[in-house]
Amino acid sequence: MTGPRFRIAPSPTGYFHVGGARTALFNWALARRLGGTFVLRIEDTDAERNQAEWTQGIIDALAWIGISSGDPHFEGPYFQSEYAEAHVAAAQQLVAGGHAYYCDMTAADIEARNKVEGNQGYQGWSRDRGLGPGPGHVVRFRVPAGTTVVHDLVRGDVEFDNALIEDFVLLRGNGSPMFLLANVVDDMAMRITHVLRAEEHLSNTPKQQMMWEALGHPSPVWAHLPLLVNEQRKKISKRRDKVALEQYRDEGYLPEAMVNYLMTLGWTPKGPEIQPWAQMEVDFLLEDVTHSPAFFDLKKLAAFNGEYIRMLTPEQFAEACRPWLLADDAPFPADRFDEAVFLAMAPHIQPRCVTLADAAGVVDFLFLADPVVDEAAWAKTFGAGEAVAVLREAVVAYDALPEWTADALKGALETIGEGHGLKLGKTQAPVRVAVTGRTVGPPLFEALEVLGRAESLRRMRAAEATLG
RNA sequence: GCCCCCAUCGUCUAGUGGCCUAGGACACCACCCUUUCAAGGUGGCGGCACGGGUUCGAAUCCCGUUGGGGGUGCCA
Repeated sequence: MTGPRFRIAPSPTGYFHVGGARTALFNWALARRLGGTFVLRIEDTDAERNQAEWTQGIIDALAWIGISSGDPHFEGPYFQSEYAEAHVAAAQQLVAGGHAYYCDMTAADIEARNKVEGNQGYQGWSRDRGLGPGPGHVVRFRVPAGTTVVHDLVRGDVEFDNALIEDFVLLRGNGSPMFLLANVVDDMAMRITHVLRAEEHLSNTPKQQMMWEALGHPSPVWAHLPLLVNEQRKKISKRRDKVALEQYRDEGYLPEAMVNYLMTLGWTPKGPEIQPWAQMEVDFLLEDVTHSPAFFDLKKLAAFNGEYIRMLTPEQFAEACRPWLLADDAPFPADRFDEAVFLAMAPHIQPRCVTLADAAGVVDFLFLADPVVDEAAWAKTFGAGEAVAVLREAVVAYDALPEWTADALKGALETIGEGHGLKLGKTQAPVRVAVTGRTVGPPLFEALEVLGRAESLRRMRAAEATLG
């Protein structure tokens, strides 16, 4: 690959953030379309435990949204921790070139001096003290006078007055590199040409740009994406929001739906909102990215998911639902599940699901030895009018039915309803509750057809017996 | 505090000076369809934050105000 080089640089925190996923998708679209490269770098400088596991988690999460490490445009993962020497070397290079200097002041020293002088922040006090390395000595960047203009592909030129940027720390007192430095050095090492990241990094961009220049490299193309926020309009965070991509996956969201929804946050697909990835990849343009923060709306995500579930063929739907259908906590034992029955009912189940996890609850009565009876539904249905009589007549009629088909079942019940002056909506209720245990569910006659004559009648008779 | 970003229906957005009586989608409401619940169809509700300019003409350009957010660490 010779084209532009993009990157995402997640830290291994144990899950992959939906905001990170959106950023990854924007990078991925561009890397693919422009014949470039998408670099994955794990920023693991602080991570102490389970590094391999967490890294795999990130790779799996990316794969789930279609960013495959097997794709020729994918490169990595690289690990920031493996570049520690380069980070230190870069800091030393900056010191040697006069762009950085050692400082021995602690946070307490700085606070104390500011109290006396009535200042705020670090005032460059050690700039000309000629200090060398030593225990507890940090390396600070010598911010030059003037202004720094960040050319941002989504926001245009953003100007910063260098006088307002303090001489920030590059290397801690223990010699370890700070994020800002490590980030720049890694991007340089990986020959990154385009940095697309969330807007929270915009304020620190002039510092990084100054480092690129001081290190003798032209800075990359910057593009800061609008933040994803919660209903309080604050950036979504693990603390207060559901941000783990894995959690949505586990709850039964389809990756295509998640990808499509994420792409609409800060960008608008050409034509209809529901759009295949291949098309979005072709249409995506940084210039079209919105500037304002976007609310991560679960309701809209759910709507997208329902839309995508309905687009599935019955076979794809069954396949996608399998993990929930056969799970230990499914409403029925795995060995009672019947694929053929599920497949037959699938077209009726799909429009009733928001997530794949919903399916099991919709079809449970088909695979349970006996339906779980909703007491309130039972009482309400059989407490009124001719419900019991209807059920009795239905048992007789169904027992004598020549053909056990949905149409025949419906016809027979309609006839019974007419005898009582009831509409089909009312007439089907007693049968539905007897067979499924509930007043709501998938179309009754289709369900009876797949359940079979023997089992359907057994349940209806059992209900009859209970009713006395 | 200071710096930076942002500002169209509740939400995501279309809109780049006349095509805007501001369009779509989600949500919400009503009706239709109907075998319950969904799905689907039709319709409705609902917005250019405010104040000044510029212009024949402003949602669109400029300034200010207000509001929201982000940053400002020997966190990432």
